[in-house]
Amino acid sequence: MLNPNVLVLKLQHGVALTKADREALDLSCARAQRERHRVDIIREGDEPDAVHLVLDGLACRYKTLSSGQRSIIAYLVPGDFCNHHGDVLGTMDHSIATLTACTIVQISYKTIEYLTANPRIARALWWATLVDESISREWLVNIGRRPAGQQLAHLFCELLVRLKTVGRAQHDSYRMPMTQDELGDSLGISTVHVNRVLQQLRQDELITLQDRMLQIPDVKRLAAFADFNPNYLHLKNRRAGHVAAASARALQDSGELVKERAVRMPLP
Amino acid sequence: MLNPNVLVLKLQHGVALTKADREALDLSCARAQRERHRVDIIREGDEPDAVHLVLDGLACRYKTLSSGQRSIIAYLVPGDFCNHHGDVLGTMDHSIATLTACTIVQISYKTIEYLTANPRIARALWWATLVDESISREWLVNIGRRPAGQQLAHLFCELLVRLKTVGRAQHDSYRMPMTQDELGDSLGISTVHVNRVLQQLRQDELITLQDRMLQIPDVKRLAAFADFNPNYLHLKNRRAGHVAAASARALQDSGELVKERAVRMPLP
DNA sequence: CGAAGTGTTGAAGCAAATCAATTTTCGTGG
DNA sequence: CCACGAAAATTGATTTGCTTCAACACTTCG
Repeated sequence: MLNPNVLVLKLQHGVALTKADREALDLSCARAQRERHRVDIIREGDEPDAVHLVLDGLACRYKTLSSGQRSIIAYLVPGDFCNHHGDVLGTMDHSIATLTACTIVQISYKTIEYLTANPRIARALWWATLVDESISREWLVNIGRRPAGQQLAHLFCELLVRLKTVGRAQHDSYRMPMTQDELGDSLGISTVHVNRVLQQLRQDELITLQDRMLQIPDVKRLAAFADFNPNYLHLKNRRAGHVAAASARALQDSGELVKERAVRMPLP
Repeated sequence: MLNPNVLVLKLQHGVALTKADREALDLSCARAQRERHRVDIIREGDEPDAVHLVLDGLACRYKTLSSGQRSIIAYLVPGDFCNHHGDVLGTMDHSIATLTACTIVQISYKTIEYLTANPRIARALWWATLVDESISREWLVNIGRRPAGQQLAHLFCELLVRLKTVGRAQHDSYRMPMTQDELGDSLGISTVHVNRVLQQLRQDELITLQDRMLQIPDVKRLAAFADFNPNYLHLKNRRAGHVAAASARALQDSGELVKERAVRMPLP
């Protein structure tokens, strides 16, 4: 198990948790498994008998079209659930695969039931599900309406924020292990075009990309270029008290990004 | 209020409900309001103080880019919730607007709390949320990977199934009130292109479209063309006992469409 | 050291965007 | 009921972002 627990780190951005809550969540992540690079965790048509959670590494949701083409629907970073729907939906309508070696923990429905008897935890898991849905919606906008360069920039901004909330990114850089092929399958553009657009982003000094490390010289500038507004990630809890939270807040507070209204302060 | 209650009609496709459950849901839809054509129900940045539900008409979720462009993220048909997240997320990250005149009911958080004390209803609402998320994911695939003609065809298939489950479509046709402009904003393509692609679909006799009525001469053929597989709508409850359910089942059973595995039969 | 995977480059072609004009439909009030 | 204006649909011409195909270079690693 990892310390600090990424699930706790993440959920604290949605709901204020007590020490006991955190310990309960932490405990339920005890029996993690290591998964290899590029393997399916769950396949379309499966009926998983436990909730899977990514503790380390990068995974993705994807669907395969009848043409054989792959469409990557979401990235799963540490703290993200693979199948938060439990047994309500029955069969999976898509697959989950690792993109790097991953640490995955399976949490039985029994344990989930026990955890969600606690209303704060129930609310936190509900929050996590809703944020995932919100991310899908933002991806729809991204893919539907933005040109390739801005799509990539937007994705990079999103990952910066999401990885920071779980302590997996520095203030302006993080490890970005996806291949250009995988980026293309995420944004619905060809590998060749990903390559060319990345070069353009580098030439414009919006990013640097070396040895799989993505560095963003001027986060505000990249965010402005991508029309990135982190509201949709709903990181509203400022009391999380972790470095990650502070960084996320810094980004959120950075003038240009927040357009709508002040982020709500939770109860003391 | 409408008879039969569309919310009940819809939820029965996810979870088997008792007569008492149905009556409770029905009651909570009592005080509906009529909304005009093309008005915002909820705006980005709002913090709604009740859950809004569409009982009649067609609405959409949308986001506005900084360029002023609109991106339609979802269609809301009768039985769909505008803001199922309650107060967990706080501010709305997108807006909801009517596309036709609509009947909308507001259900207070108090009432939702009361309803979800019932585990079957809680599960049904959870199911509805998860299906919405699943639809977003399928839209991502659609927009990301399919050419315009198939995108439109896929959307038409989805709406046929969704409208049938709430008794708002005949076996092969329904009222399709969206303008070509709105269709374009949903799929990320220009109005002009929507127009040309629709003509092609008509010429290929995949659809007929007259006076806002969409008719599909051969549903299987259109579904095959669009690579449409209704699994992602998770309509698993075959006991709903309504005409709508029967039609949806017929489509689901139609050989080509179901690729994965049999739909799970609920308990008797 | 070789093989496989990943990244890079060039050339040609196409799906879709854009711009601009025209026709048709629809809503509304006279 | 018709006339009018606005909204929606349609068409043509031109441009472009992106795809496709193909070849090649670099990296990684057994």
